[in-house]
Amino acid sequence: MTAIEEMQVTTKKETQILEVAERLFATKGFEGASVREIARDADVSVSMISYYFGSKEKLMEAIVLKRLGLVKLRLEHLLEDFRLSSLQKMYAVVDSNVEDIIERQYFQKIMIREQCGKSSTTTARLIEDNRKDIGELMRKLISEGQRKGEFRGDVDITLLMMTLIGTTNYIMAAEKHYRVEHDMMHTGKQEFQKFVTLHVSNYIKDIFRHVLCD
Amino acid sequence: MTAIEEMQVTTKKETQILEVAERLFATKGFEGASVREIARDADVSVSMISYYFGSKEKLMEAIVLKRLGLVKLRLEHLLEDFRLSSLQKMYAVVDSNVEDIIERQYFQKIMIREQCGKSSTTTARLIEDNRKDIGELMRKLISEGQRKGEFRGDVDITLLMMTLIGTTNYIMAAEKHYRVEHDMMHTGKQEFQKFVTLHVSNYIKDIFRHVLCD
Amino acid sequence: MTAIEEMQVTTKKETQILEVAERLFATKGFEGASVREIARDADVSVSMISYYFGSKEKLMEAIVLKRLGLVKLRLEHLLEDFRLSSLQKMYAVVDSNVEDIIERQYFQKIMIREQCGKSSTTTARLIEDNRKDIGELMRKLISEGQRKGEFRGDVDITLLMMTLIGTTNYIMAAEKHYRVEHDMMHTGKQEFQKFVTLHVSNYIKDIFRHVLCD
Amino acid sequence: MTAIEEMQVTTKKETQILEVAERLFATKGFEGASVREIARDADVSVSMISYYFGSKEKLMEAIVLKRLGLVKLRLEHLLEDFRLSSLQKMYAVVDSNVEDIIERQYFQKIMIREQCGKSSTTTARLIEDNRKDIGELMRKLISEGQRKGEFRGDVDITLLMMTLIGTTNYIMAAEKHYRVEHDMMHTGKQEFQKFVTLHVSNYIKDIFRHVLCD
DNA sequence: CATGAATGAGCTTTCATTCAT
DNA sequence: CATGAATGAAAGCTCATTCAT
Repeated sequence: MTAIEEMQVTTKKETQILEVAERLFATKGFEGASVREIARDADVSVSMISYYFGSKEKLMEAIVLKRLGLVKLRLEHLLEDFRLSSLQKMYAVVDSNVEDIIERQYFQKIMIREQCGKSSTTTARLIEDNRKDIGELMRKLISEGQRKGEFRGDVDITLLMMTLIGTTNYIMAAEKHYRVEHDMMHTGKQEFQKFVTLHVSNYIKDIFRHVLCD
Repeated sequence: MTAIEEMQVTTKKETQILEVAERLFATKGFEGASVREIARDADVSVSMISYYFGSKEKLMEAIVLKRLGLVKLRLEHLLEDFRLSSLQKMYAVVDSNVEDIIERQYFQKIMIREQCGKSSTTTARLIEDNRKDIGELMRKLISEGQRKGEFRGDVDITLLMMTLIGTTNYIMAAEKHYRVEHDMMHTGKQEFQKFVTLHVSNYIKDIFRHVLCD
Repeated sequence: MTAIEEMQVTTKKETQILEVAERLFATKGFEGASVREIARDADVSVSMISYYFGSKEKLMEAIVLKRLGLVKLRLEHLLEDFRLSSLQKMYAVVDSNVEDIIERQYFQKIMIREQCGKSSTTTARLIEDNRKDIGELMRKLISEGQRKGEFRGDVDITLLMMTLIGTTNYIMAAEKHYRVEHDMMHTGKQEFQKFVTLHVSNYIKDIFRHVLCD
Repeated sequence: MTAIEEMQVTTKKETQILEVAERLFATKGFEGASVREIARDADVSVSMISYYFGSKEKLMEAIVLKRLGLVKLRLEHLLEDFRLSSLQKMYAVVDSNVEDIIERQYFQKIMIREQCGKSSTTTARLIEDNRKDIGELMRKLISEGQRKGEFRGDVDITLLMMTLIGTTNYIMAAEKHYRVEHDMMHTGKQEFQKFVTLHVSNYIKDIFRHVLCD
């Protein structure tokens, strides 16, 4: 084992479990997906899940934790870029979110499902904390834009973000419907994603510009 | 006791089950909600559920069927109203949808969850069929508006509808976050719903007008 | 179902489970006996145990509760009999205990095992409470005997009771050894019990008389 | 480091395991104590137990073998001491047993538990063999005393030994109860053991003398 | 039309043990 | 000689459903 391989904290089997679990939690829900099924699909024995993650619940937390960290990090870096105007930053946020939601569909579905449920689980708390952090960052961006006169003074940032996330989420949740309506029933996954990313990104940017600036 | 009252009496338990099941399916997911819990909360014996509806699955279908029928019916009536302009009709669609989603939160959550899953269940088929019907009606409305010159020619109606439904759904799913951001943590349910309905409705109507007409 | 049958709070299956569980908990210990094995031997399905008793733990509690109640009740009645002298009462206590321990071997073994373990379980608490009650009653009997001049003034009642219970328990726990040493390897169960009851009872009464009166 | 020290170093972990296992088997029973817990408490890796002893079962046998050998050896030496009268030897047996049971509580609890179970295991056979040996030695002592006219002719030695072991065991099993009744709830372990040893030893010697000589 | 008793199948988790290193 | 990774088997329990009444 080389030094680099050693640095990878997650073993191969651990990664397999995480990937399969993400997919099954997304498509079947937390309770709907059984550890047996996860183990079978990940080609490991059932006991590996408890072995690596402690429990089914903790496995879920591991998935959420892994994804959420990256999102926040990227957003922070983006906002620090002083070469961009506030609107450009906002456009970058849109791009980043659209890409995320479209490329990480499984995880998005998990987020959606979690938001429907009661907020008493550890997972729910993780998500809520993340949302708070993201909200904070966005508020800063808006204030900056308003100070510079780029944005209107009476922007409801919460509503705007919810338009971005809600719309994109919904599109991916109802992917099939979207494909039917756009005559893309048999378009390959990559091509479809590329098209949607561009199409939706522009559509939402237009809305953002309208709400923020007009 | 009249014949009609008798009918209501005999179906009272059925209604209780439907209401409780809707809430539990929404907050805990289909697999997460057990028939035992539904039965307990609805104050009936567990066997009643199989007895009335055949199975847990069929109970879910009953919930979905009951709700979806009303939505389509209302939309049909609305679109036939020749006194309204196309934009006014579109506004009415927005109002109707926002109200629906905000007042029938539980059912919306069920819809959201179902859209995440695989589309092989009977329930998923019911929802898909409904969406097709609604899509058809909306396309008609758009065409009418375009013919009359009210709407632009290059409107992506699917994307627009998804903005409406996705955004509103997301707001309600993340109700807590919305309340925090708008300083409404301790606002009563009715007052909150009234405020959100108006606020969101106007916000989305503005977007619709922008996308459809500008 | 007749009125009398209805009065029986325990159903037939419930009784079967209780009996089998008592035997298995006694011979294999609480953790050593699996619900699957109990269910198999009692000729019921595994789920019946949870159905009737809630859990394996609660099943144990049900066994202990059922037995302990009777013991205390019997002792109370015995001590109220004013026709007997204090020593006669004490002899009756010995007889009663010896009989109990010899006839209800399985339950005694459960008690022995429980006393070895940590006293944090509900079962352990039940047993401790019972011991406290019994201790109270015995102290009264001794005081009475001392007041009447039948017993010596410096009797250690705790030690005496522990001799009674400890010895008898040990005899039954090591029944096989006892049989070997007394050439009763192939004596029938009933005859053996009858002999032991008499033999042990007299032996302990002699000790009691010596300790209490000499 | 000498060869002897080296031996101790290599078997240090083995000793740790034996000690922890004895405690846990005593307080939780054989099935109730898991190798994981033993390993954790003994500060070794789980695989060490199978590695050193072969299996959980063999570990139990190792504990029993180690303890039982010493008991028999001590008894043999004691009985060979021609300077003591038979009654003095018997008193020495009592002292030795009481000390053993009180100082080696954990092991005694293991013995008690084992006696409750079915006698088909290797461990049970070891214990039974030991009891046979001890019985043999005791019978010799009694015969000697009877020949010398010190003891009565009709002594039931089995019953007497069972009084000794049964009573002492029970006292330690119900230690808490004993402490409560003797106002020693907060007495230190050493002081308590010293008191009990003396108290119980004298109590049982009195009974022995009564049964053997009066 | 209604229900309590009962169950087989499945759940998550822990078990003692093995094996490659 | 020692151990972390891995696993099949079994644990206690809950599930949706059935059936006799």
